[in-house]
Amino acid sequence: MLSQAAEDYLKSIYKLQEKGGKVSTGVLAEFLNVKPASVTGMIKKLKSMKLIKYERYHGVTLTNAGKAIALEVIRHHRLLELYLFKALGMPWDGVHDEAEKLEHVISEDMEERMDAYLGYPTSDPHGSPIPDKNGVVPKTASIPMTSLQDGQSCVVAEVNDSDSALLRHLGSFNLYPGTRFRVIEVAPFEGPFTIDVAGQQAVIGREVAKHIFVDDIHDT
Amino acid sequence: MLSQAAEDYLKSIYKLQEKGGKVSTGVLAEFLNVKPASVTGMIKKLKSMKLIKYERYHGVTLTNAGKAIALEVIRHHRLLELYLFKALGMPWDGVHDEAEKLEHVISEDMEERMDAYLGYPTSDPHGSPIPDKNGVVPKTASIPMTSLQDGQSCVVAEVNDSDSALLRHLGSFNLYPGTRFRVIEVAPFEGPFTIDVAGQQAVIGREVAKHIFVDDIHDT
DNA sequence: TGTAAAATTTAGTTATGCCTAAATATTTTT
DNA sequence: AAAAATATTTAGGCATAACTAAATTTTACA
Ligand SMILES: [Mn+2]
Ligand SMILES: [Mn+2]
Ligand SMILES: [Mn+2]
Ligand SMILES: [Mn+2]
Repeated sequence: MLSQAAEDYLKSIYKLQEKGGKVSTGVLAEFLNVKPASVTGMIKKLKSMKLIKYERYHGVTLTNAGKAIALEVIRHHRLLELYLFKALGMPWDGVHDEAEKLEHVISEDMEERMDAYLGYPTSDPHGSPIPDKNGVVPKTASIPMTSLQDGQSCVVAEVNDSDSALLRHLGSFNLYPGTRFRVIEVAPFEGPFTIDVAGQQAVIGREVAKHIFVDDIHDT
Repeated sequence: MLSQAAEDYLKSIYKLQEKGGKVSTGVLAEFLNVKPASVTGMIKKLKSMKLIKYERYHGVTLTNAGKAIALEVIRHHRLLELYLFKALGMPWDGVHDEAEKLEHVISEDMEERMDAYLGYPTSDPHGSPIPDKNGVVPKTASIPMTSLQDGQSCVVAEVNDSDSALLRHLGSFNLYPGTRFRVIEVAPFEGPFTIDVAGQQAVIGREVAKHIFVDDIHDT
């Protein structure tokens, strides 16, 4: 059995790799909140297990075996988030931390039971896709809210799940995945977005908007 | 935060202490499946944390602080077993292993949510009492099945939870907590018990009977 | 193209929690 | 009460996974 630490490394490499190909030691260290020297150590272990490809000073990428494990952990995480949300009524800003710990210890049987209970869902409470049993990730085609223009209407597709204060903030405007809103005004010089959510006006700063991804855009 | 290993030591000391006061290094080692030398090491750590009382060569007992942690872990374990059983439909012979891992990882919030979902239960699927939030253990007054006589009728109160093959065996006779049965015959010379469970006859060996505890005994 | 800055790796340390083998204390037996 | 058997502790190691400080490699830029 792989250690929790190793699983978290693989999961993190997967996520970082999505955005930019090879993953450097420094970026991974930053992401995992450890020192670069520690990352070098774990990288060697993962390489010896053939879970990553690695050349000194040149970053890492997952092998197929490593990717399969990463996706399994991500599947656990997202199923758990949705399960805790739906079955135990946990708030959407609380499920991430709980899932972060549980993801490494649940059995395949428990995974399957949650999946069945939830009706084989394809996304978690923050809109992130849940990989299926075979590691196939449902396609999502959302764009960053920051690229929206005045007058456009759209649906929240996905939000960053790891900052619970941000999630509470979004919750206060009812900005959950599936919620439609319309851009009233984008303030100039990289300014905030004024939006309309179900008749209520809200002002969303750039920094917040960066963590929101949207879908189904219409000009109005 | 206490390590998982330390939590398991405290839980084990609590359980062994229930039966026989002071807990010796060897008994604890046997129970935890580690070597006595490892136990000595952990004992020193737990003593330095003031969670146990200890004198070299003379065994350990829990302090109040240690007992509180032990009961908290046991509460997690038993709530989890019942939750997995009721909410996810896991078989009663599967919940122990799952709970053994989850017990160290769940938050107080999750504990409370499971407790509420289950309606503040007082016993787990194997009949063991669930300590309440304040560490108060519901009183149970069951006696070992091995002390039953011919013709006595009783109700299953509690069974040993950690041997899943044994649990499957008991399940095949419908011997769950709450099930009433009647002793038809106790074979002489420490022989097996022939019992009647809801009209069906079953033969239960001594070794199995040792792990069954009963209640509400009537002579018939 | 050489040097300075930045990133990464190596070397050496720490803490946890397990192990085996040897030493020591306790308990039982004679 | 001493010797033998049993239980426990100490001593020394190993694996994991972090850290700091120093050395090395890459990259950026003058
Ligand atoms: Mn998450
Ligand atoms: Mn994790
Ligand atoms: Mn159990
Ligand atoms: Mn445990």
